[in-house]
Amino acid sequence: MAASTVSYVLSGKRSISPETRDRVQEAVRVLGYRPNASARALASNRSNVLALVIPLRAGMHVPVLMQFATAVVTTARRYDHDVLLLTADEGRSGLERVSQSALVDALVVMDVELHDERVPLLRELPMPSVLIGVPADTEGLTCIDLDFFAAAEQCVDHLTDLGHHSIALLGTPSAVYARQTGFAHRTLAGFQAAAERRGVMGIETPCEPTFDAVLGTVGELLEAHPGITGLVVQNEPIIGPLLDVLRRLGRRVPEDMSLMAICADDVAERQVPQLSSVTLPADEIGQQAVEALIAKLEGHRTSAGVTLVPARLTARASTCAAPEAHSERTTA
Amino acid sequence: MAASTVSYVLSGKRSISPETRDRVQEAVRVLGYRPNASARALASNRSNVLALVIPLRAGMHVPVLMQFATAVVTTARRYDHDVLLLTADEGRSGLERVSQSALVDALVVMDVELHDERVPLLRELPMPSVLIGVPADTEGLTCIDLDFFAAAEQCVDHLTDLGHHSIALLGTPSAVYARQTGFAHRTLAGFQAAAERRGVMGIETPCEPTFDAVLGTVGELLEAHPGITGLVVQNEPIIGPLLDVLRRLGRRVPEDMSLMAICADDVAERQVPQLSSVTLPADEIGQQAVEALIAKLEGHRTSAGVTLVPARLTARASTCAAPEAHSERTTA
DNA sequence: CGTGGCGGTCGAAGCGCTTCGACCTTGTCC
DNA sequence: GGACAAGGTCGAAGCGCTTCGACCGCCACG
Repeated sequence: MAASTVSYVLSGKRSISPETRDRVQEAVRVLGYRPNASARALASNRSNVLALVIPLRAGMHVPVLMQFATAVVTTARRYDHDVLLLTADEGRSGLERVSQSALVDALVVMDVELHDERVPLLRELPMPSVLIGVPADTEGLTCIDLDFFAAAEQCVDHLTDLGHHSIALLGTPSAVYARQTGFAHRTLAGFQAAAERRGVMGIETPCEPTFDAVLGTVGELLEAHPGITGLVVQNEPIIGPLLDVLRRLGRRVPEDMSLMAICADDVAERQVPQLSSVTLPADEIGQQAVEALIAKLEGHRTSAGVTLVPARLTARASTCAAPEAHSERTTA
Repeated sequence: MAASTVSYVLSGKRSISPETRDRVQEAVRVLGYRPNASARALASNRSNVLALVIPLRAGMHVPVLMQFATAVVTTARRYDHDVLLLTADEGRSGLERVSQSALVDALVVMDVELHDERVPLLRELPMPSVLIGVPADTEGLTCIDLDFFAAAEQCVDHLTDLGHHSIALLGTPSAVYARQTGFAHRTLAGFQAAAERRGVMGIETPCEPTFDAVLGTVGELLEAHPGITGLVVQNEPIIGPLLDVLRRLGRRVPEDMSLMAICADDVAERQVPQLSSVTLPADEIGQQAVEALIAKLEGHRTSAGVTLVPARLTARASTCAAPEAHSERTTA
């Protein structure tokens, strides 16, 4: 029994007679044989490892990042790959290191800025990569993300349909805008476009993730624009505090203030009242990212370019008809 | 110039003349040469990769886990290692896979239960490992964790010193106790021991991380034991809601209710009022874990066994003398 | 019955490094 | 001045796999 035969049994790259295959598999089982990953990688020029780049930047909400990461790892395992974790602004040099040393076969890059310094590098590297997020110039890149523009539009449309004509976007911390993070910008653009299209007043403000900041931001917002009756939130950690702040300010949700969130469904459903939301399907996005990478690795000349996961809105208990509309109806 | 010479320059395992060294380094720089990781691993029997096992179990607070993970990655990089991410209860089989295939050199295992099924496996694996957390039987293991027993004791002592004699531990979600997670159990034990030693009444209750659960749990707690004036919280995500609940229940912090947390310092300082706390130094623990692993890899016959990071209490604005003591003092 | 083709197996040649022992040079000491 | 040691460098032998081309025996067809 030649070593090569065993190799072919394990990889399935050549046809093997059933008897031989069984004999090999039995022996593998009995001996508890595991191919040496380095030898395999050296000979085959494939490490079966993906790099996952998570820059832990200020203002990013960790549980969401972790949800992406988990989806990436889980999916990678399904395609027989492992995941190397890159963080902490090793940034460019980290990418160069792991790719040029052939430690990994491909890269998943998260938390992408509009003008991300890593993007030019990704174009040069002799290695497939997928971005979770969309930079300004997507030439030659494969990107996947939620369609945040549409997400914001749908929120505005939903509120406008309910009769609200003065609504605000309570966005991410300002640091996230400052560094021009893609998803925050696209949400903002969608919000503005939809507000204009529908002819409603749209105010935007960033918001830091502390109780006091929420209290201050929302307080000022409602003082400056008392007519606001609809809120769109893209900022998971402030959701809890926000509900408290509104309560404290005497605004009932949804009677006095309709509230929409762009967040994971379980987060929306965990609140009281349950929030109408556009879902952020981290699982789905992480999975698709890995699948796109695997396809690239297998040489499928498929779908480069940007894949935007369609926004899906679920109306729950935190939105209702605008107060004016409501009172009109009751007085009618 | 022999390849071996280059290898010796890069590894420093043999002395090289300064001229040769410079010449090699210059060439490496100019050519942008990077050693192939697989070839290196195959020849040297060292992959320079550590596995980090993060089972994302119910009730674990993700940001804290991520803080550990970041510390591990950062420290690993300082020792020229990378980190492979293992999650999603690949559990035992994942450990076997990466170690037997020599994908990694060593293992960091987080979120350890008292009777963790992975522990026997770790003893058998031909590969060093470090646990972040402490199981019941530590024979042959290297563990590192905060001294949660002492942490709880210090909280009780601090409150008792302030004159509180009826205090409660608001613990982790019950799922965490149910699976006998080490840190939760040791905190509980420390709390009970200290309460007994100091002769104060100590009540414990788990708490789920939702606003309603906090409201319910704390409501029932204070109804059943109205005399409680001190609270110890080991459950990061409920800290925000808890402050709101206490406000809603008309208990001022710290005047009516002293509050201690076991959590990261930045979390304690971000609250209003800032919380007296025993710090959970995830950075330090993650770093020490990696350093212990590296030491093992280098064959230092050092410190097996359990390393408990001493608990450090910082008094901030959320604790003060017990109401009775206070009134006694003011009436005196 | 002879021949061509094909499915199945094998041997050997690397993959790109590390490491060992050998070798050469130079300096040092008697 | 010669022998020896130490310091530097080199060549070759692997590390454990994958993969290529060759080979062998079998069946089907002419």
